[in-house]
Amino acid sequence: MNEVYGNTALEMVTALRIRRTETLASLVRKELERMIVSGELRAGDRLNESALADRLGVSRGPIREACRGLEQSRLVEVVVNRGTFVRQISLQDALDIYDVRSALFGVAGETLAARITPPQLATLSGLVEAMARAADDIDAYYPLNVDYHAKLVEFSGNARLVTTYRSLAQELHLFRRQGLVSEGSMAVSNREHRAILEALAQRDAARASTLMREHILAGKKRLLKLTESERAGAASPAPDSQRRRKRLVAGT
Amino acid sequence: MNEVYGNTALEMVTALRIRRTETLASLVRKELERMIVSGELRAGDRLNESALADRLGVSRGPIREACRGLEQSRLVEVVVNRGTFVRQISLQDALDIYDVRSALFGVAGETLAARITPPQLATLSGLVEAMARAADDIDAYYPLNVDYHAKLVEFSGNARLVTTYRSLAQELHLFRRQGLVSEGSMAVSNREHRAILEALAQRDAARASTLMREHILAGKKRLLKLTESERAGAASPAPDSQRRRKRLVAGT
DNA sequence: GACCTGAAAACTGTTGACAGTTTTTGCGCC
DNA sequence: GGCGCAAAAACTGTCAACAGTTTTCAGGTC
Repeated sequence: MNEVYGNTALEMVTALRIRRTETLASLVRKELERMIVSGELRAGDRLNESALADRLGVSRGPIREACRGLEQSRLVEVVVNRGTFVRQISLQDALDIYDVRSALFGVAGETLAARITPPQLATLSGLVEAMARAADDIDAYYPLNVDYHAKLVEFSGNARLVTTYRSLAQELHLFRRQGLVSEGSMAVSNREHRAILEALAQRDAARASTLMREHILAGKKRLLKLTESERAGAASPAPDSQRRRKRLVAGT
Repeated sequence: MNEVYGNTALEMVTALRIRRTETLASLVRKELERMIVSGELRAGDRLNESALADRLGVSRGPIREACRGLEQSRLVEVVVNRGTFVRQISLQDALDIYDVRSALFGVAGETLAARITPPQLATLSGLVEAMARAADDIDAYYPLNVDYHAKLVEFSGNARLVTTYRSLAQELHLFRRQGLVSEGSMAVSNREHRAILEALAQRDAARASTLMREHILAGKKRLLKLTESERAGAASPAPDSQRRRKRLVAGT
C-alpha cells in the first residue's frame, strides 16, 4: 500500500531467495550489525523489537535471536524487561581494546612472517602504494587502511585470530569519536605500514611482530592525545546532538 | 508424576526466584555452557530443541535464543534446517587458540606488572603454594591452576581482555584430549608460575609479559608433543567410544 | 542382501497471541 | 508551574501452534 510495505516485500523476496543458506535470524543480525557499525543506530539507542520486526518484515522471534547473538559479540547490552541497547563504549574501554588488539596484531605478524606467499606480499604492497597515492584524501585512505589491517590478520591463517580480531575491531566502531585519524598521521601511519611489509618480506618474525604491535599502540596513543587536548582546550567537535535519545528505530 | 517432572518443577522454582535479574534464555545458556564444558554434551552432539525444552521445563523460544548466544561464543555451530551442534575442535584449531591465548596472557602480564597490589600478590602467592603442596595430585592441582591463570587475567583490570580470554579458554575445553597435563609437567609448570609471580612482584613488565606468553606456549608444545608421540606409537588412550553419536539430549 | 522409493515421523524456522513489567499519560492537588 | 498518583499504552518474556525441511523406515525391486 505504501512505501513501507513495498520495502518489506522486496526484502522478503531477497530473504526467501537466500533462504536454505541463511536463517532469518542471521540475516537480521547482519542487518543490525550494519546499522550499528554504520552509525544508523547509535550507542545507547534501544532496539525496539516490534518496530524492527515491522520494519524488516519478520516476526519478533528472529529479532530476539539476532539480539542474543549481538549481545555475545558485545555490540549490544540486554537489560531484562527493559530491552536491548546499543552498547556505549567508554574511553577506558576503547583503550583496553587497543591493548588487546595490539597483542593480536602482534601474533598475526609473528605467524605471517613465517608463511607469507609472494601473491600475498603483492596484495599488501598494492595496498600500501594505493594508500600512498591517496595522500591526504581521508575518504580514499580509510577503507584501504582497514583492508590492509584485515588482510594482515587473515593471511596469518589463524582462523580464531581472525574472528577475535574482527570482533574487537567492530566493537571499536562503537566508540563515538570517528575522527581518530588526523590528517598528519596518515603519512606517518603509512610509513609504518611499509616497514611492516619489509619485515614480512624478509620473513623477520620478531621484527614484524614488534612493528605490528607498536603500530596499533601508536593508534592508541593518537587517540589518547586527541582526547587529552580536547579535554584541555577546544570545545568538542560536535557538541550539539549530544543526548539525542528517543531516536529509536520505531518510525519507519 | 515421575522424576522428570519433579526435576523440571524444581528448576522452574529456582528460575522463578532468579527472575527479574536473569531471563530464561540466559539461564538456559548457562546450563548448556555447563553441560558442554563438563563434557555432558560432547563435541558433535546435536542439541535437540524440543528435548531440551522438555528437560529444562521451558518452551523452545528461550532454547533457541540461548543457542544463538552459544553460536557467537563458538561453543556450537548452527546448520540451517538441521540444528545446532556442539563444535568439534581440531588439533589445528587448538594450536591456533594457544597462540592467541598466549598473546592475551602476555598483555595481561604487561598490564598487571604496573598495577598489581599487595593483596593481589598475596592471593597469587597463596595459589602457587597450594599448587606446590598439591604435588602430583592432579585433581587438586588442576582447579588451582585454572584459578591462578584466571586471576592473573582478572587482576589486569582490562575487562575486554578478561572476556576474550575466558571465551578462548572455554573453547579450548571442547578439545577432546583432556589429559593435556601430564604428571611430570606439573612441577615444571609451577616453577614457571613462581617465576611469573616474582617478575610481577618486582614490577618488571617486560619480563612478566615474556614469561607469561612463554608459559602458555609451553602448554602448546606439551600438547603438540603428546599428540605426536600418540600418533607415532602407542594406541590412543580411549579408542573405544569413538564415534558414539546418537547420544543426543533426548532421553531424559 | 543391496538398493531405490515414497510415505511417515521428527525436527527446525517462524509466527501470532497472552502474561507480566515498564513507561507514558492524564488528572487532581499543592 | 511542579508534584505525586493511578490508569493506559507500550514493550518484553514466554508459549503453543503451524509450515516447511530433513531424516527415518517400510516395502518393493533387482
